[in-house]
Amino acid sequence: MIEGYIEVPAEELDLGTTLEVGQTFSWYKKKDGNLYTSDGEKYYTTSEGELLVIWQENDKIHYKATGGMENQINKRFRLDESLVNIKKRLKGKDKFLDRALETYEGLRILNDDFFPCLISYLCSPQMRIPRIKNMFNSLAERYGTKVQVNGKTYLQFPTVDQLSEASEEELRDLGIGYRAKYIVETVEQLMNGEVSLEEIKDMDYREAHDEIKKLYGVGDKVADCVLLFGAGKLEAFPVDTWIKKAVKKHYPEMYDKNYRKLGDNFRDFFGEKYTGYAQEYLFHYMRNHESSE
DNA sequence: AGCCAGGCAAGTG
DNA sequence: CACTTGCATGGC
Repeated sequence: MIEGYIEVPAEELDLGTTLEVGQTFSWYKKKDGNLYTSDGEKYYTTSEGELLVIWQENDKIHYKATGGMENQINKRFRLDESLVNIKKRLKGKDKFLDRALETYEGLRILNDDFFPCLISYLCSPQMRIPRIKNMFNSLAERYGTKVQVNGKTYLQFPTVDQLSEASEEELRDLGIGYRAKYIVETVEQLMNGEVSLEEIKDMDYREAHDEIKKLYGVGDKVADCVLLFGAGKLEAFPVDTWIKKAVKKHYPEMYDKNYRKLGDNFRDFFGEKYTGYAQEYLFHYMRNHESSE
């Protein structure tokens, strides 16, 4: 296992906020017992049998990695683009977003693996975030291949192939509920080539949005989440219950019953390449500051 | 006990 | 296109 660190200013990345805001379910944190083990405030993710553990101290992101996984850090956290510059571009547009931007430092949009990201959001309808995480972990535990490093066991999310072994009944027994059918049908569509995630990645935002909605269980909102957090489409503006509240209260003139038109209003206002970032700050601020309203 | 949660598909007007 | 309904399950 290789150890090292990369220099990343705190204003460019707050690891805890970024990984725990609820955008990703692919990073595991220590829990009791061996299975989720990392150490303390460390987070890990796995891919193709390899492990990446990271933690933050001052202006450094430390890592331990196997199989060259340390090279994933740049991609996963989109470190090639400057968060400070993005926030500068968003500042001064309106007071509410300004407040959210000032409240949280280093909150980034991630670039997760597409398939795990998709399945996690298929689980999300009418669920609280901690339960989505539990469901996601249950799937990893039941269908994924564990990664063993230095005598410790780490979870790894199943491949499309592996998840195609799951029946709807099995998934319901795992507590997935009515979303079980979403997973079974979607995995089948990916297996038979009806929809290709690789192709979607190369499409522009609008085309990708139409295409990914062909998957059973993927509606407007889930489509936007998966495209934003799993496919790098920064134009996405996921409208969930929190964002809807924010829009009605703070941006009433931008509201539209039509999902795409509402998104277009914000893409025009914030700028196409910055809309996803704006959404994430608004989402986080609403959940922490206006949850009782 | 009842209500609700990062919505969705299917059905109706 | 806009609106309604049913849906699994756990936490409060």
